[in-house]
Amino acid sequence: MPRAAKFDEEQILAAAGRLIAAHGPSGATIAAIARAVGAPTGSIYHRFDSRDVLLASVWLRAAATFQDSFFEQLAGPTPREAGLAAALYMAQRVRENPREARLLLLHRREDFVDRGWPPAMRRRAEQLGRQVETELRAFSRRLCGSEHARTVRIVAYAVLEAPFAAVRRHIAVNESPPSYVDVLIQVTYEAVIGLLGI
Amino acid sequence: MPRAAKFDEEQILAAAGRLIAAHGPSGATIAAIARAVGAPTGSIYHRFDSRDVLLASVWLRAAATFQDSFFEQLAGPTPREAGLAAALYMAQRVRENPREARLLLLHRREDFVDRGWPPAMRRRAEQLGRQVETELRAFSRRLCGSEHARTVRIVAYAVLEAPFAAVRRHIAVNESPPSYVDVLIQVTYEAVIGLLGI
DNA sequence: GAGTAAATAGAATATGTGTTCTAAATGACC
DNA sequence: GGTCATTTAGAACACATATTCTATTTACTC
Repeated sequence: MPRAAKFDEEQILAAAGRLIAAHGPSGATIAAIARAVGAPTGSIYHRFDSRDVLLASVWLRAAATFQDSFFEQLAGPTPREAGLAAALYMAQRVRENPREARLLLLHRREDFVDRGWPPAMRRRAEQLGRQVETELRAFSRRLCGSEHARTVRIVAYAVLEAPFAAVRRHIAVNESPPSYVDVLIQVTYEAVIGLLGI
Repeated sequence: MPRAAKFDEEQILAAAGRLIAAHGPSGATIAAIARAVGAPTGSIYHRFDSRDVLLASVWLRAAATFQDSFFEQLAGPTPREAGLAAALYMAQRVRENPREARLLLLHRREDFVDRGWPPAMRRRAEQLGRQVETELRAFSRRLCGSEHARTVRIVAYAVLEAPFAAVRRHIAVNESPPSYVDVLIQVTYEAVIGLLGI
């Protein structure tokens, strides 16, 4: 009975994602999103309750996708190799999906939403945050038998924060990370994991 | 002859800096700044031509101050030690001046200004950017005799980006970086500089 | 082809925020 | 005390942007 849909959620989320990658969250105005999709502003509201919900959805989808792949690497059979694979995967993922990288790595979660996250989505975001902590703790235990907070932070530096530091500038200037960043990531990983005395 | 000033530039810049450190650039609205200083909005415009000029001033002042101190470390007598001193200085500076750290490290330059930087201040910002490149190149030459782009990027990772990665999370949750981040910074520095074969 | 539910369309509205404008207050100097 | 430049004061204005509202269109069913 209904009229055929001309703009679906997927299209709108994708357009918003492109705008955010190009101009940051503040560039993803309802008007800009509507223009990018070729729809009037009202049609955006037919799919999403508010701009906050829309942008939160964009962030959540990207974060969940990235995290799933990343932690899949980290769960590989031999911990020490899995950690290195995950660290290197960060650079690889940035090369393969620069738009997602700009979206996730150039802005913080709280930059996405103006008035505070809608409750349901905030819960989902907290859940994703907990996943990070949980997976890092599990990896830390597998790697060196400790879940001490300091140990987990050190491990997080080796697999997440240092790799991010190595690619950050390239993301910012919108170019693919050159191959020597892999060397930086690996050298940092080996040196830092060496600290844990395995 | 004139009436005594009740609000000076310094006060206003400081208030804006506090607001940005606490809530990000978008939290530093003219109304919020005026409230923080105890002035009506008109008085802000008596000192600054526009909000863009005001926020740009805040960023420029903080960036110049930080860079001067950082590159002073980097210019120390023996390059290899100077590089380590500079890398560690990043963490120390964050401990001593967390507000400045949040201001500079949690947001990018372009997040500060809405409509584009006023020309004069953009030139100043570009000048600061060039200072970074120039000083890093000079340091790279002193350290290993090369100014090759790749070498400079590796050096930048060792003295700037990795140290930043080590403190980032602590800045974000507003706590002082614990002492083990110094270890992470040092270990990364040694390992990465070792790559250059000195 | 009439009925109808869903979707598009875009004008109208609301609101937050940067900016301007005019009046009043202040303090130094004659 | 009058004069004057500067500053405070805050209301008024402009503008961008999110949101709402009321048609209108569309495609499917009977």
